[in-house]
Amino acid sequence: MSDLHDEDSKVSKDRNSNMVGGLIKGLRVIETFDRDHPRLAISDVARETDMDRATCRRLLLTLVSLGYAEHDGKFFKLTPRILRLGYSYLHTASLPSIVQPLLEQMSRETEESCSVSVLDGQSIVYIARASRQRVMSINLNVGSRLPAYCSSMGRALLAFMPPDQARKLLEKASRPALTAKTITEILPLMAELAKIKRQGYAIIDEELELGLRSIALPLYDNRGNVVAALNIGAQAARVSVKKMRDSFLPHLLHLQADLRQVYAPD
Amino acid sequence: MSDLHDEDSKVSKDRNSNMVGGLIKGLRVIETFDRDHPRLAISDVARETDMDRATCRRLLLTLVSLGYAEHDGKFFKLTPRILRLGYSYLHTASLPSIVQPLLEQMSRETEESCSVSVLDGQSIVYIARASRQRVMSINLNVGSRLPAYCSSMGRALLAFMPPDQARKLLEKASRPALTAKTITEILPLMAELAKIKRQGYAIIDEELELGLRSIALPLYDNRGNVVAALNIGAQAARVSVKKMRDSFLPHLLHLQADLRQVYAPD
DNA sequence: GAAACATTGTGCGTATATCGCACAAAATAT
DNA sequence: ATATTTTGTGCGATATACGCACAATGTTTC
Repeated sequence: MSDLHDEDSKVSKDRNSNMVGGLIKGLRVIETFDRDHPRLAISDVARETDMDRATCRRLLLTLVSLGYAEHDGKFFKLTPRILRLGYSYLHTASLPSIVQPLLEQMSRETEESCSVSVLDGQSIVYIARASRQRVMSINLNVGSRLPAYCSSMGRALLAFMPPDQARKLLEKASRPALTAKTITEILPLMAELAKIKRQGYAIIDEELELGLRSIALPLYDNRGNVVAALNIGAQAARVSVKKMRDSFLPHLLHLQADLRQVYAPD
Repeated sequence: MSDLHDEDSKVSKDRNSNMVGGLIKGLRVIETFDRDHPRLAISDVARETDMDRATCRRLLLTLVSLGYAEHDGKFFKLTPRILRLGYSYLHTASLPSIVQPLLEQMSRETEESCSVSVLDGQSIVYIARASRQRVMSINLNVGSRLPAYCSSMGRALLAFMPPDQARKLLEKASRPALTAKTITEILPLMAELAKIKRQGYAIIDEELELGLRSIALPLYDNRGNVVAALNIGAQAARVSVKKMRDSFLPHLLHLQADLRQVYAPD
Protein backbone atom coordinates (compact mmCIF):
# COMPACT_ATOMS: atom_id res chain seq x y z
CA MET A 1 0.00 0.00 0.00
CA SER A 2 2.97 2.27 -0.32
CA ASP A 3 1.77 4.94 -2.73
CA LEU A 4 5.18 5.84 -3.96
CA HIS A 5 4.16 6.61 -7.48
CA ASP A 6 7.06 4.92 -9.14
CA GLU A 7 8.24 5.76 -12.56
CA ASP A 8 8.81 3.15 -15.17
CA SER A 9 10.78 0.50 -13.39
CA LYS A 10 12.87 -0.72 -16.25
CA VAL A 11 14.78 -3.36 -14.44
CA SER A 12 15.65 -6.07 -16.86
CA LYS A 13 15.93 -3.60 -19.71
CA ASP A 14 19.12 -1.69 -20.31
CA ARG A 15 20.92 -4.85 -21.19
CA ASN A 16 23.97 -2.83 -22.00
CA SER A 17 25.75 -5.38 -19.84
CA ASN A 18 26.84 -2.37 -17.87
CA MET A 19 24.48 -3.28 -15.08
CA VAL A 20 25.28 -5.31 -12.03
CA GLY A 21 22.35 -7.60 -11.42
CA GLY A 22 23.28 -8.47 -7.87
CA LEU A 23 23.06 -4.82 -6.86
CA ILE A 24 19.75 -4.26 -8.60
CA LYS A 25 18.23 -7.25 -6.87
CA GLY A 26 19.77 -6.42 -3.52
CA LEU A 27 18.34 -2.93 -3.51
CA ARG A 28 15.00 -4.32 -4.49
CA VAL A 29 15.17 -6.63 -1.48
CA ILE A 30 15.95 -3.75 0.85
CA GLU A 31 12.99 -1.77 -0.42
CA THR A 32 10.74 -4.73 0.10
CA PHE A 33 10.89 -3.93 3.81
CA ASP A 34 8.38 -1.20 4.55
CA ARG A 35 5.82 -0.24 7.12
CA ASP A 36 3.55 -3.10 6.18
CA HIS A 37 6.38 -5.60 5.95
CA PRO A 38 8.78 -4.97 8.80
CA ARG A 39 9.81 -8.60 9.17
CA LEU A 40 10.03 -10.90 6.21
CA ALA A 41 10.87 -14.56 5.76
CA ILE A 42 12.81 -15.71 2.76
CA SER A 43 9.77 -16.85 0.88
CA ASP A 44 7.97 -13.59 1.62
CA VAL A 45 10.76 -11.70 -0.05
CA ALA A 46 10.75 -14.13 -2.94
CA ARG A 47 7.05 -13.62 -3.42
CA GLU A 48 7.18 -9.83 -3.15
CA THR A 49 10.14 -9.39 -5.44
CA ASP A 50 9.23 -12.19 -7.82
CA MET A 51 12.70 -13.64 -7.65
CA ASP A 52 13.89 -17.13 -6.89
CA ARG A 53 14.00 -18.14 -3.24
CA ALA A 54 17.60 -19.19 -3.43
CA THR A 55 18.52 -15.82 -4.88
CA CYS A 56 16.69 -13.97 -2.16
CA ARG A 57 18.30 -16.11 0.45
CA ARG A 58 21.75 -15.22 -0.84
CA LEU A 59 20.91 -11.54 -0.97
CA LEU A 60 19.47 -11.56 2.54
CA LEU A 61 22.43 -13.46 3.95
CA THR A 62 24.71 -10.96 2.28
CA LEU A 63 22.87 -8.11 4.01
CA VAL A 64 23.10 -9.93 7.33
CA SER A 65 26.78 -10.56 6.90
CA LEU A 66 27.36 -6.87 6.28
CA GLY A 67 25.27 -5.93 9.30
CA TYR A 68 22.48 -4.26 7.38
CA ALA A 69 19.95 -6.88 8.41
CA GLU A 70 19.49 -9.47 11.09
CA HIS A 71 18.02 -12.91 11.11
CA ASP A 72 16.38 -14.68 14.01
CA GLY A 73 16.25 -18.03 12.25
CA LYS A 74 12.89 -17.30 10.75
CA PHE A 75 12.48 -13.64 9.91
CA PHE A 76 14.78 -11.02 8.55
CA LYS A 77 14.61 -7.38 9.58
CA LEU A 78 16.70 -4.35 8.78
CA THR A 79 19.09 -2.89 11.32
CA PRO A 80 19.78 0.78 12.02
CA ARG A 81 22.96 0.40 10.05
CA ILE A 82 20.88 0.65 6.92
CA LEU A 83 20.44 4.32 7.81
CA ARG A 84 23.99 4.81 6.67
CA LEU A 85 22.88 4.37 3.11
CA GLY A 86 20.11 6.91 3.15
CA TYR A 87 22.03 9.25 5.30
CA SER A 88 24.90 9.44 2.89
CA TYR A 89 22.61 11.62 0.82
CA LEU A 90 21.76 14.01 3.62
CA HIS A 91 25.43 14.33 4.41
CA THR A 92 26.45 14.92 0.84
CA ALA A 93 23.73 17.43 0.12
CA SER A 94 24.62 20.73 1.67
CA LEU A 95 21.11 22.15 1.72
CA PRO A 96 19.72 20.04 4.58
CA SER A 97 22.34 21.10 7.11
CA ILE A 98 22.08 24.73 6.03
CA VAL A 99 18.32 24.97 6.33
CA GLN A 100 17.76 22.82 9.41
CA PRO A 101 18.65 25.51 11.97
CA LEU A 102 16.81 28.19 9.99
CA LEU A 103 13.81 25.89 9.89
CA GLU A 104 13.89 25.44 13.64
CA GLN A 105 14.00 29.15 14.15
CA MET A 106 11.06 29.72 11.85
CA SER A 107 9.20 26.96 13.62
CA ARG A 108 9.73 28.68 16.97
CA GLU A 109 8.59 32.02 15.59
CA THR A 110 5.46 30.72 13.94
CA GLU A 111 4.83 27.94 16.44
CA GLU A 112 4.05 25.59 13.59
CA SER A 113 5.80 22.73 11.81
CA CYS A 114 8.13 23.75 8.99
CA SER A 115 9.67 21.54 6.34
CA VAL A 116 11.86 21.46 3.27
CA SER A 117 11.50 18.84 0.58
CA VAL A 118 12.67 17.95 -2.90
CA LEU A 119 11.05 16.10 -5.75
CA ASP A 120 11.71 12.43 -6.47
CA GLY A 121 9.55 11.22 -9.29
CA GLN A 122 5.96 12.07 -8.47
CA SER A 123 6.64 12.26 -4.75
CA ILE A 124 8.19 14.87 -2.55
CA VAL A 125 10.79 13.73 -0.06
CA TYR A 126 11.36 15.57 3.20
CA ILE A 127 15.00 16.51 3.59
CA ALA A 128 14.67 18.77 6.64
CA ARG A 129 11.93 19.34 9.17
CA ALA A 130 11.23 21.14 12.42
CA SER A 131 8.00 19.88 13.89
CA ARG A 132 5.91 21.25 16.70
CA GLN A 133 3.20 18.76 17.34
CA ARG A 134 1.35 16.27 15.31
CA VAL A 135 -1.24 17.86 13.12
CA MET A 136 -1.46 15.01 10.66
CA SER A 137 -2.60 11.46 11.07
CA ILE A 138 0.78 10.24 9.91
CA ASN A 139 4.05 11.19 11.44
CA LEU A 140 6.26 13.10 9.05
CA ASN A 141 9.99 13.19 9.29
CA VAL A 142 13.09 13.48 7.19
CA GLY A 143 12.84 10.83 4.50
CA SER A 144 9.06 10.75 4.52
CA ARG A 145 7.27 10.96 1.20
CA LEU A 146 4.04 12.54 0.08
CA PRO A 147 2.40 12.70 -3.33
CA ALA A 148 3.38 15.87 -5.17
CA TYR A 149 0.02 16.63 -6.80
CA CYS A 150 -1.81 17.35 -3.55
CA SER A 151 0.87 18.62 -1.16
CA SER A 152 1.81 22.27 -0.90
CA MET A 153 5.50 21.68 -1.49
CA GLY A 154 4.77 19.36 -4.37
CA ARG A 155 2.58 21.99 -5.98
CA ALA A 156 5.24 24.63 -5.47
CA LEU A 157 7.88 22.45 -7.10
CA LEU A 158 5.65 21.48 -10.01
CA ALA A 159 4.60 25.07 -10.59
CA PHE A 160 8.14 26.26 -11.11
CA MET A 161 9.21 23.66 -13.63
CA PRO A 162 8.37 23.74 -17.34
CA PRO A 163 4.61 23.19 -17.62
CA ASP A 164 4.84 20.29 -20.06
CA GLN A 165 7.22 18.51 -17.74
CA ALA A 166 4.89 19.05 -14.79
CA ARG A 167 2.00 17.82 -16.85
CA LYS A 168 3.85 14.64 -17.74
CA LEU A 169 4.58 13.94 -14.09
CA LEU A 170 0.98 14.57 -13.13
CA GLU A 171 -0.33 12.35 -15.89
CA LYS A 172 1.94 9.53 -14.83
CA ALA A 173 0.94 9.72 -11.17
CA SER A 174 -2.11 8.09 -9.72
CA ARG A 175 -4.10 10.90 -8.17
CA PRO A 176 -6.65 9.67 -5.67
CA ALA A 177 -8.93 12.22 -4.02
CA LEU A 178 -7.57 12.04 -0.49
CA THR A 179 -10.32 14.36 0.71
CA ALA A 180 -13.44 15.80 -0.88
CA LYS A 181 -11.46 18.95 -1.66
CA THR A 182 -8.58 17.29 -3.51
CA ILE A 183 -8.04 18.51 -7.05
CA THR A 184 -7.37 15.43 -9.14
CA GLU A 185 -8.04 16.40 -12.76
CA ILE A 186 -5.17 17.49 -14.95
CA LEU A 187 -6.68 20.71 -16.26
CA PRO A 188 -7.62 22.21 -12.90
CA LEU A 189 -4.26 21.13 -11.55
CA MET A 190 -2.40 22.84 -14.38
CA ALA A 191 -4.47 25.97 -13.83
CA GLU A 192 -3.63 25.87 -10.15
CA LEU A 193 0.08 25.52 -10.99
CA ALA A 194 -0.10 28.58 -13.22
CA LYS A 195 -1.72 30.53 -10.42
CA ILE A 196 0.93 29.37 -7.96
CA LYS A 197 3.69 30.47 -10.29
CA ARG A 198 2.01 33.85 -10.71
CA GLN A 199 1.57 34.52 -7.01
CA GLY A 200 4.77 32.81 -5.92
CA TYR A 201 3.37 30.42 -3.35
CA ALA A 202 1.03 27.44 -3.01
CA ILE A 203 -1.70 26.91 -0.47
CA ILE A 204 -3.24 23.52 0.18
CA ASP A 205 -6.52 23.74 2.01
CA GLU A 206 -7.49 20.31 3.31
CA GLU A 207 -6.70 18.60 0.03
CA LEU A 208 -4.22 16.21 1.56
CA GLU A 209 -5.96 15.53 4.83
CA LEU A 210 -9.02 16.95 6.50
CA GLY A 211 -8.14 19.52 9.11
CA LEU A 212 -4.77 20.33 7.58
CA ARG A 213 -3.73 23.48 5.75
CA SER A 214 -0.29 24.34 4.47
CA ILE A 215 1.52 27.00 2.51
CA ALA A 216 4.69 26.51 0.49
CA LEU A 217 7.05 28.24 -1.88
CA PRO A 218 10.15 27.32 -3.85
CA LEU A 219 13.73 27.78 -2.65
CA TYR A 220 16.40 28.99 -5.05
CA ASP A 221 20.14 28.70 -5.13
CA ASN A 222 22.25 31.74 -5.88
CA ARG A 223 22.03 31.00 -9.58
CA GLY A 224 18.27 31.16 -9.61
CA ASN A 225 17.53 27.45 -9.89
CA VAL A 226 14.69 25.98 -7.88
CA VAL A 227 16.33 23.46 -5.59
CA ALA A 228 13.67 22.60 -3.02
CA ALA A 229 10.41 23.74 -1.48
CA LEU A 230 9.69 25.18 1.94
CA ASN A 231 6.44 25.00 3.83
CA ILE A 232 4.49 25.63 7.00
CA GLY A 233 1.66 23.34 7.97
CA ALA A 234 -1.01 23.94 10.56
CA GLN A 235 -4.35 22.74 11.81
CA ALA A 236 -7.19 24.17 9.79
CA ALA A 237 -9.27 24.73 12.91
CA ARG A 238 -6.66 27.01 14.36
CA VAL A 239 -5.24 28.81 11.34
CA SER A 240 -7.29 30.35 8.55
CA VAL A 241 -6.16 30.68 4.97
CA LYS A 242 -6.02 34.41 5.53
CA LYS A 243 -3.72 34.01 8.48
CA MET A 244 -1.43 31.75 6.46
CA ARG A 245 -1.15 34.46 3.83
CA ASP A 246 -0.85 37.40 6.20
CA SER A 247 1.21 35.92 8.96
CA PHE A 248 3.13 32.92 7.61
CA LEU A 249 3.94 34.02 4.08
CA PRO A 250 6.27 36.85 5.23
CA HIS A 251 8.32 34.33 7.21
CA LEU A 252 8.57 32.05 4.22
CA LEU A 253 9.56 34.90 1.93
CA HIS A 254 12.18 36.02 4.38
CA LEU A 255 13.80 32.63 4.60
CA GLN A 256 13.54 32.24 0.84
CA ALA A 257 15.45 35.48 0.34
CA ASP A 258 18.07 34.62 2.94
CA LEU A 259 18.76 31.28 1.42
CA ARG A 260 18.96 32.65 -2.08
CA GLN A 261 22.02 34.61 -1.00
CA VAL A 262 23.95 31.92 0.73
CA TYR A 263 23.15 28.70 -1.03
CA ALA A 264 25.53 27.57 -3.75
CA PRO A 265 25.12 23.88 -4.39
CA ASP A 266 28.12 21.62 -4.95
CA MET B 1 37.34 11.66 8.28
CA SER B 2 34.16 9.78 8.97
CA ASP B 3 34.71 8.47 12.49
CA LEU B 4 32.31 5.62 12.15
CA HIS B 5 34.24 3.15 14.27
CA ASP B 6 33.63 0.18 12.08
CA GLU B 7 33.87 -3.35 13.27
CA ASP B 8 35.81 -5.99 11.49
CA SER B 9 34.87 -5.53 7.89
CA LYS B 10 35.10 -9.09 6.74
CA VAL B 11 34.23 -8.54 3.16
CA SER B 12 35.89 -11.17 1.10
CA LYS B 13 35.64 -13.67 3.93
CA ASP B 14 32.57 -15.76 4.41
CA ARG B 15 33.23 -17.53 1.19
CA ASN B 16 30.28 -19.77 1.86
CA SER B 17 29.32 -18.90 -1.69
CA ASN B 18 26.14 -17.62 -0.12
CA MET B 19 27.19 -14.05 -0.70
CA VAL B 20 26.32 -11.87 -3.61
CA GLY B 21 29.41 -9.95 -4.52
CA GLY B 22 27.65 -7.37 -6.62
CA LEU B 23 25.53 -6.27 -3.67
CA ILE B 24 28.50 -6.08 -1.32
CA LYS B 25 30.40 -3.90 -3.73
CA GLY B 26 27.42 -1.76 -4.60
CA LEU B 27 26.72 -0.91 -0.98
CA ARG B 28 30.35 -0.11 -0.50
CA VAL B 29 30.13 2.31 -3.39
CA ILE B 30 27.08 4.02 -1.88
CA GLU B 31 28.84 4.48 1.43
CA THR B 32 31.83 5.99 -0.32
CA PHE B 33 29.74 9.12 -0.72
CA ASP B 34 29.92 11.12 2.48
CA ARG B 35 30.28 14.67 3.68
CA ASP B 36 33.83 14.91 2.43
CA HIS B 37 33.04 13.21 -0.85
CA PRO B 38 29.71 14.48 -2.11
CA ARG B 39 30.63 14.17 -5.77
CA LEU B 40 32.88 11.43 -7.03
CA ALA B 41 34.30 10.51 -10.41
CA ILE B 42 34.68 6.90 -11.39
CA SER B 43 38.35 6.76 -10.57
CA ASP B 44 37.74 8.42 -7.21
CA VAL B 45 35.39 5.63 -6.29
CA ALA B 46 37.84 3.05 -7.57
CA ARG B 47 40.57 4.53 -5.44
CA GLU B 48 38.44 4.81 -2.31
CA THR B 49 36.98 1.35 -2.55
CA ASP B 50 40.09 -0.33 -3.90
CA MET B 51 38.14 -1.98 -6.67
CA ASP B 52 38.67 -2.07 -10.40
CA ARG B 53 37.59 1.01 -12.33
CA ALA B 54 35.50 -1.03 -14.70
CA THR B 55 33.70 -2.61 -11.78
CA CYS B 56 32.99 0.73 -10.16
CA ARG B 57 31.75 2.10 -13.42
CA ARG B 58 29.26 -0.73 -13.76
CA LEU B 59 28.07 -0.28 -10.20
CA LEU B 60 27.68 3.47 -10.58
CA LEU B 61 25.83 3.14 -13.85
CA THR B 62 23.54 0.63 -12.18
CA LEU B 63 22.76 3.12 -9.44
CA VAL B 64 22.09 5.82 -12.01
CA SER B 65 19.83 3.58 -14.02
CA LEU B 66 17.79 2.85 -10.89
CA GLY B 67 17.60 6.54 -10.04
CA TYR B 68 19.67 6.35 -6.88
CA ALA B 69 22.45 8.45 -8.35
CA GLU B 70 22.96 10.90 -11.15
CA HIS B 71 25.81 11.56 -13.50
CA ASP B 72 26.72 14.84 -15.12
CA GLY B 73 29.25 13.30 -17.46
CA LYS B 74 32.06 13.72 -15.02
CA PHE B 75 30.87 13.31 -11.46
CA PHE B 76 28.38 11.06 -9.79
CA LYS B 77 26.22 12.12 -6.87
CA LEU B 78 23.46 10.47 -4.91
CA THR B 79 19.84 11.50 -5.35
CA PRO B 80 17.20 11.84 -2.66
CA ARG B 81 15.83 8.53 -3.79
CA ILE B 82 18.61 6.89 -1.86
CA LEU B 83 16.73 7.95 1.26
CA ARG B 84 14.29 5.19 0.49
CA LEU B 85 16.88 2.67 1.51
CA GLY B 86 17.80 4.12 4.84
CA TYR B 87 14.36 5.15 5.75
CA SER B 88 12.93 1.74 5.15
CA TYR B 89 14.37 1.05 8.57
CA LEU B 90 12.64 3.97 10.26
CA HIS B 91 9.41 2.91 8.68
CA THR B 92 9.74 -0.69 9.71
CA ALA B 93 10.82 0.00 13.25
CA SER B 94 7.82 0.91 15.34
CA LEU B 95 9.75 2.71 18.05
CA PRO B 96 10.64 5.86 16.09
CA SER B 97 7.06 6.74 15.21
CA ILE B 98 5.89 5.99 18.73
CA VAL B 99 8.47 8.12 20.48
CA GLN B 100 8.66 11.03 18.07
CA PRO B 101 5.54 12.83 19.34
CA LEU B 102 6.43 12.07 22.95
CA LEU B 103 9.85 13.47 22.31
CA GLU B 104 8.44 16.67 20.90
CA GLN B 105 6.25 17.09 23.92
CA MET B 106 9.18 16.57 26.28
CA SER B 107 11.19 19.01 24.23
CA ARG B 108 8.49 21.65 24.61
CA GLU B 109 8.24 21.07 28.34
CA THR B 110 11.97 21.20 29.02
CA GLU B 111 12.79 23.64 26.24
CA GLU B 112 15.77 21.54 25.28
CA SER B 113 16.66 19.09 22.53
CA CYS B 114 15.59 15.49 23.13
CA SER B 115 16.68 12.40 21.26
CA VAL B 116 16.39 8.64 21.04
CA SER B 117 19.13 6.46 19.65
CA VAL B 118 20.19 2.85 19.30
CA LEU B 119 23.54 1.16 19.13
CA ASP B 120 25.20 0.18 15.88
CA GLY B 121 28.63 -1.21 16.52
CA GLN B 122 30.55 1.31 18.56
CA SER B 123 28.36 4.19 17.46
CA ILE B 124 24.95 5.36 18.47
CA VAL B 125 22.50 6.21 15.71
CA TYR B 126 19.75 8.77 16.21
CA ILE B 127 16.38 7.29 15.34
CA ALA B 128 14.21 10.14 16.64
CA ARG B 129 14.90 13.69 17.65
CA ALA B 130 13.12 16.87 18.66
CA SER B 131 15.56 19.74 18.57
CA ARG B 132 15.24 23.25 19.94
CA GLN B 133 18.25 25.11 18.77
CA ARG B 134 21.76 24.25 17.94
CA VAL B 135 23.84 23.69 21.00
CA MET B 136 26.48 21.62 19.30
CA SER B 137 28.95 22.50 16.62
CA ILE B 138 27.55 19.78 14.40
CA ASN B 139 23.97 19.50 13.39
CA LEU B 140 22.35 16.35 14.72
CA ASN B 141 19.41 14.70 13.13
CA VAL B 142 17.82 11.34 12.60
CA GLY B 143 20.49 9.09 11.14
CA SER B 144 23.37 10.99 12.71
CA ARG B 145 26.02 9.00 14.51
CA LEU B 146 28.10 9.68 17.57
CA PRO B 147 30.72 7.53 19.30
CA ALA B 148 29.18 5.49 22.10
CA TYR B 149 32.00 5.76 24.63
CA CYS B 150 31.63 9.50 25.18
CA SER B 151 27.97 10.25 24.51
CA SER B 152 25.32 10.06 27.19
CA MET B 153 23.09 7.70 25.23
CA GLY B 154 26.02 5.53 24.30
CA ARG B 155 27.03 5.25 27.93
CA ALA B 156 23.49 4.41 28.93
CA LEU B 157 23.29 1.66 26.34
CA LEU B 158 26.69 0.24 27.23
CA ALA B 159 25.92 0.30 30.93
CA PHE B 160 22.88 -1.90 30.57
CA MET B 161 24.47 -4.65 28.54
CA PRO B 162 26.63 -7.46 29.93
CA PRO B 163 29.86 -5.82 31.13
CA ASP B 164 32.18 -8.08 29.18
CA GLN B 165 30.30 -7.28 26.01
CA ALA B 166 30.52 -3.56 26.71
CA ARG B 167 34.19 -3.92 27.44
CA LYS B 168 34.78 -5.66 24.12
CA LEU B 169 33.04 -2.87 22.25
CA LEU B 170 35.02 -0.23 24.08
CA GLU B 171 38.30 -2.00 23.45
CA LYS B 172 37.56 -2.26 19.76
CA ALA B 173 36.65 1.42 19.41
CA SER B 174 39.16 4.17 18.93
CA ARG B 175 38.56 6.56 21.81
CA PRO B 176 40.06 9.97 21.20
CA ALA B 177 39.77 12.58 23.95
CA LEU B 178 37.35 14.96 22.28
CA THR B 179 37.72 17.41 25.15
CA ALA B 180 40.00 17.59 28.17
CA LYS B 181 37.27 15.98 30.24
CA THR B 182 36.73 12.92 28.05
CA ILE B 183 37.21 9.60 29.78
CA THR B 184 39.15 7.41 27.39
CA GLU B 185 40.72 4.62 29.44
CA ILE B 186 38.94 1.30 29.74
CA LEU B 187 39.00 0.97 33.50
CA PRO B 188 37.53 4.37 34.34
CA LEU B 189 34.97 3.84 31.61
CA MET B 190 33.92 0.49 33.02
CA ALA B 191 33.67 2.04 36.49
CA GLU B 192 31.50 4.80 35.06
CA LEU B 193 29.26 2.23 33.37
CA ALA B 194 28.81 0.42 36.67
CA LYS B 195 27.84 3.67 38.33
CA ILE B 196 25.38 4.47 35.52
CA LYS B 197 23.76 1.09 35.90
CA ARG B 198 23.46 1.61 39.65
CA GLN B 199 21.90 5.04 39.43
CA GLY B 200 19.88 4.36 36.30
CA TYR B 201 21.06 7.25 34.18
CA ALA B 202 24.17 8.68 32.53
CA ILE B 203 25.41 12.23 32.57
CA ILE B 204 28.00 13.53 30.14
CA ASP B 205 29.58 16.76 31.26
CA GLU B 206 31.48 18.33 28.39
CA GLU B 207 33.16 15.07 27.44
CA LEU B 208 31.84 15.12 23.89
CA GLU B 209 32.09 18.82 23.21
CA LEU B 210 32.97 21.82 25.32
CA GLY B 211 29.88 23.67 26.48
CA LEU B 212 27.61 20.66 26.10
CA ARG B 213 26.01 18.60 28.85
CA SER B 214 23.54 15.78 28.46
CA ILE B 215 21.68 13.21 30.49
CA ALA B 216 20.40 9.87 29.23
CA LEU B 217 18.77 6.66 30.32
CA PRO B 218 17.74 3.41 28.70
CA LEU B 219 14.32 2.67 27.24
CA TYR B 220 12.72 -0.73 27.77
CA ASP B 221 10.10 -2.67 25.93
CA ASN B 222 7.30 -4.33 27.85
CA ARG B 223 9.41 -7.45 28.29
CA GLY B 224 12.18 -5.59 30.03
CA ASN B 225 14.72 -5.50 27.22
CA VAL B 226 16.74 -2.37 26.66
CA VAL B 227 15.80 -1.23 23.17
CA ALA B 228 17.14 2.31 22.91
CA ALA B 229 18.36 5.29 24.89
CA LEU B 230 16.70 8.63 25.55
CA ASN B 231 18.43 11.88 26.31
CA ILE B 232 18.22 15.60 26.85
CA GLY B 233 21.09 17.83 25.85
CA ALA B 234 21.69 21.42 26.85
CA GLN B 235 24.28 24.15 26.92
CA ALA B 236 26.54 23.85 29.91
CA ALA B 237 26.50 27.59 30.47
CA ARG B 238 22.77 27.57 30.92
CA VAL B 239 22.08 24.27 32.66
CA SER B 240 24.03 22.90 35.60
CA VAL B 241 24.54 19.22 36.34
CA LYS B 242 22.31 19.68 39.35
CA LYS B 243 19.53 21.07 37.21
CA MET B 244 19.81 18.17 34.84
CA ARG B 245 19.35 15.78 37.72
CA ASP B 246 16.63 17.71 39.51
CA SER B 247 14.65 19.06 36.63
CA PHE B 248 15.31 16.90 33.56
CA LEU B 249 15.64 13.46 35.09
CA PRO B 250 11.97 13.32 36.20
CA HIS B 251 10.87 13.99 32.65
CA LEU B 252 13.10 11.24 31.36
CA LEU B 253 11.90 8.79 33.98
CA HIS B 254 8.33 9.63 33.19
CA LEU B 255 8.73 8.96 29.49
CA GLN B 256 10.72 5.84 30.27
CA ALA B 257 7.87 4.48 32.37
CA ASP B 258 5.23 5.43 29.83
CA LEU B 259 7.02 3.72 27.04
CA ARG B 260 7.68 0.59 29.04
CA GLN B 261 3.94 0.04 29.14
CA VAL B 262 3.11 0.54 25.55
CA TYR B 263 6.08 -0.61 23.58
CA ALA B 264 6.02 -4.18 22.28
CA PRO B 265 8.50 -4.57 19.46
CA ASP B 266 7.63 -6.50 16.33
C1' DG C 1 -1.60 -37.07 16.84
C1' DA C 2 -1.15 -37.91 12.10
C1' DA C 3 -1.37 -36.10 7.70
C1' DA C 4 -1.10 -32.40 4.51
C1' DC C 5 1.19 -28.38 3.53
C1' DA C 6 4.59 -24.79 3.52
C1' DT C 7 9.17 -23.25 4.29
C1' DT C 8 13.99 -23.81 4.66
C1' DG C 9 18.72 -25.45 3.81
C1' DT C 10 21.77 -27.30 0.51
C1' DG C 11 24.00 -29.53 -3.38
C1' DC C 12 25.07 -29.27 -8.08
C1' DG C 13 25.52 -28.61 -13.18
C1' DT C 14 25.08 -25.12 -16.28
C1' DA C 15 25.02 -20.83 -18.44
C1' DT C 16 25.91 -16.34 -18.05
C1' DA C 17 27.21 -12.44 -16.07
C1' DT C 18 31.03 -10.30 -13.86
C1' DC C 19 35.75 -9.51 -13.78
C1' DG C 20 39.98 -7.15 -14.83
C1' DC C 21 43.17 -6.36 -18.27
C1' DA C 22 44.45 -3.73 -22.25
C1' DC C 23 44.01 -0.43 -25.77
C1' DA C 24 42.07 3.85 -27.79
C1' DA C 25 40.10 8.16 -27.10
C1' DA C 26 39.29 12.06 -24.52
C1' DA C 27 40.09 15.31 -21.03
C1' DT C 28 43.11 17.68 -17.85
C1' DA C 29 47.31 19.24 -16.18
C1' DT C 30 52.12 20.79 -16.83
C1' DA D 1 52.57 21.06 -27.25
C1' DT D 2 53.68 17.25 -24.26
C1' DA D 3 52.86 14.57 -20.42
C1' DT D 4 49.61 12.54 -17.33
C1' DT D 5 45.36 11.16 -15.79
C1' DT D 6 40.80 9.66 -16.73
C1' DT D 7 37.27 7.47 -19.43
C1' DG D 8 34.91 4.22 -22.56
C1' DT D 9 34.87 -0.28 -24.43
C1' DG D 10 35.96 -4.81 -26.22
C1' DC D 11 37.10 -9.41 -25.03
C1' DG D 12 38.33 -13.77 -23.36
C1' DA D 13 38.55 -16.59 -19.14
C1' DT D 14 36.81 -17.70 -14.90
C1' DA D 15 34.13 -17.94 -11.49
C1' DT D 16 29.76 -16.68 -9.94
C1' DA D 17 25.25 -16.46 -9.40
C1' DC D 18 21.32 -19.01 -10.90
C1' DG D 19 17.39 -22.01 -10.27
C1' DC D 20 15.99 -26.54 -10.03
C1' DA D 21 15.38 -30.51 -7.05
C1' DC D 22 15.61 -33.15 -2.94
C1' DA D 23 15.81 -33.68 2.04
C1' DA D 24 14.81 -31.83 6.35
C1' DT D 25 12.47 -29.16 9.23
C1' DG D 26 8.60 -26.45 10.74
C1' DT D 27 3.61 -25.26 10.64
C1' DT D 28 -1.15 -25.79 9.95
C1' DT D 29 -5.44 -28.57 9.67
C1' DC D 30 -8.55 -31.97 10.60
